[in-house]
Amino acid sequence: MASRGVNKVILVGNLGNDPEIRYMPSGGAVANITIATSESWRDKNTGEQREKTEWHRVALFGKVAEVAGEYLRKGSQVYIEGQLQTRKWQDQNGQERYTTEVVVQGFNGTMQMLGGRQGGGQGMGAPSQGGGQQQGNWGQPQQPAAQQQNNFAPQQQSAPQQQAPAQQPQQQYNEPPMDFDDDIPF
Amino acid sequence: MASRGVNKVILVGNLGNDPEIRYMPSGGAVANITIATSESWRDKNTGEQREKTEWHRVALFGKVAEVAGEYLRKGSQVYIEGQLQTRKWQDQNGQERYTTEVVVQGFNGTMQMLGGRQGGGQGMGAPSQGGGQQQGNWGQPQQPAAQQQNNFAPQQQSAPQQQAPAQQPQQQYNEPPMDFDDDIPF
Amino acid sequence: MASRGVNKVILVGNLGNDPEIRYMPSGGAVANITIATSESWRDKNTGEQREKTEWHRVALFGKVAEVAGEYLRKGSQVYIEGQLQTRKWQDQNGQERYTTEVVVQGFNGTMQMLGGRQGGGQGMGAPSQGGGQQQGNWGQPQQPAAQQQNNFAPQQQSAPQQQAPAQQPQQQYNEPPMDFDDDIPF
Amino acid sequence: MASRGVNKVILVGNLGNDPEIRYMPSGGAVANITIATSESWRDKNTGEQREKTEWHRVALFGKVAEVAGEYLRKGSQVYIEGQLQTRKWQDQNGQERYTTEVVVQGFNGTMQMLGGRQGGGQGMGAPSQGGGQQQGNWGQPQQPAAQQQNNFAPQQQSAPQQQAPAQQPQQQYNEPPMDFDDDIPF
DNA sequence: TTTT
DNA sequence: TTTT
Repeated sequence: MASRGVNKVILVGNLGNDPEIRYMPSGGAVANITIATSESWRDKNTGEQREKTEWHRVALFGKVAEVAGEYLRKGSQVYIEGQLQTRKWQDQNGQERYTTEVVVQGFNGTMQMLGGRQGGGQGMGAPSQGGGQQQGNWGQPQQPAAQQQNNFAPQQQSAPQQQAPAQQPQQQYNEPPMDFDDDIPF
Repeated sequence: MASRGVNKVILVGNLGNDPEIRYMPSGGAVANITIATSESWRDKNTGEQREKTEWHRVALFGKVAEVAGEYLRKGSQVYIEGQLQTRKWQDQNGQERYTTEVVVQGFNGTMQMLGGRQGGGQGMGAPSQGGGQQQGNWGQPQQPAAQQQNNFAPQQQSAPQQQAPAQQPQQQYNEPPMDFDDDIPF
Repeated sequence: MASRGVNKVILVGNLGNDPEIRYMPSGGAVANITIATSESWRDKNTGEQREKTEWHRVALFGKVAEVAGEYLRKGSQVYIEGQLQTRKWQDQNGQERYTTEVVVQGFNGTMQMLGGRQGGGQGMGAPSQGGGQQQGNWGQPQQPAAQQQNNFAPQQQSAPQQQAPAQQPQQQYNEPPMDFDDDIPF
Repeated sequence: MASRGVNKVILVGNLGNDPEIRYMPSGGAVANITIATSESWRDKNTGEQREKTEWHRVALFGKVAEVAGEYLRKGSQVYIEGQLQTRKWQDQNGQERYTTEVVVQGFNGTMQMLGGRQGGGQGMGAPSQGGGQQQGNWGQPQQPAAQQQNNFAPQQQSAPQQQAPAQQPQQQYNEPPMDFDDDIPF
């Protein structure tokens, strides 16, 4: 029990897409979201305004994944606290690849929806909000946004949560990496 | 100027190797280190103690890189505050690859050496640390640990630092991705 | 269940004194420590080096309080993650007073001892730490440092921990404010 | 230059009142705001839902203070990153008192407005939004919200900012503590 | 590859 | 009151 070291990530940004929800054989939910953070500055040489957006891959597990699936949408602004985790996987050519994600799981992380009642995903990294009369980025619980058909395990999660390994169902699956959205560069 | 969103990483861990120092054409220093954080827990099924170590790739720029090169060594314990950044590069087969790093640069991050030489502990009657052999993982400034021969730009760093683009020398180089150590899996 | 908003404090510093340990009627441990963080800078006008130390009052509850009592001592370096909490109390003149503390409790916080016994530094040829006298600010578990005689509840703690109210024994006591050390200015 | 230790506070919450803006003799702006964070949980004994709100006093300096004065209003949701600082002052009876604040200053902190375009301060700790047709908690820059007549220095700020003492105008004034709002308990 |  |  316990952990040695600190591994903490804090993000505030907007979702680039609706969450993708999957369920593990154990029944536990997993939500994958991508979050944009950006910085803007005036270029010292050209004098023009510039902006750079960083995209973060976030994986939420358990209860917080269910909440994400119900309430978060493309453009939603969120606060994320989680841990860095790098997964190894094999691409179609059998080559080893690595993907780094922010994992929100158990007591090791948290997710907070921000800006309740705000209208739209015009922010930062969020393009137009497909769909006509949609008012906000959350509100009433809805049908899961991007529920997947396949129920295989999305990510191997063999680490415990900090301070409370016992209460947290461990994921023990080692499935191939899922398909990612093509419009976000990873 | 300014930034929209929050992108922050906080790590406390130990270096897996001596820092690798490089210099950009501009003369700015870059230090690459890998930091281990770990968690241990008792397996619910087998009852045995388990441990998982996460390795983090950290890139420090400028003054903080020089300090890292002088004082940090394999095994050194550090506090790191930086930002997540994912770089795209091409592997030898021309395939796109992505690497995520924690970037410490300008006012957007900080590095603190931990546990060095503080051994005092007067509350317990611990003796002063005077004595011959080197005590900790740092002490006197030294020769750079792992200075590289090649001086080309190691990472593209086109983003500004938060709130202070002007004071921070921007790296404007777009060099090919540097060779990474082959013995570190990312 | 759940929380709205984020309330997080991160400290790395050294203890100004041995921890003070108390026990609540429920048997739960409470540790009070003070942590120093400091900044130094060169005065723009006089050109001289200046330093300012900030002292933080930290209250730890439960298991983490027991660990603090066993292993931490005056001078120990620690990483603290907790929440800000302001308590109201009456001074001897019946005047309302407020004290702000960093509370570490349940899954809402963590404490990490830093720099202990890690002295390895194989990268520099540093020798092993074997040797007689106590080396650092912690080592073997010991007798509680500053155990108090009075066992009444030290602080009212009516807030739940984030995300896990059920697993964490709540302190339900509303005792008069404890006597604070007179030699610490808050 | 530099700092020893880490002193960091991260808050996400809503303003309890409009910001109070003051200007120092040097012309630098200071904004004082109070931020609510809250937690709710189900009482284990009574089974009823309970909630506890924590109020945080935040002082912003310089440019970020001006932005706060222009855009933040009672009910606004913000992300705050700053440092803990405890000030000593004398009450009307000549007694020493201490007030702990979160200080956002220079490169040592940041403020992010959240939920752009959202309508109203109904959140958490924010009562009704006085004033008829007001749409959001920010939008167009406006007249400073609660500009003070007196221009004396609000808080002594003798500490430097981390890593950049030179660029930051130091406040050198030691004025009496300002009056606080009576409707927020400190 | 670190550390305990 | 700590630490460097």
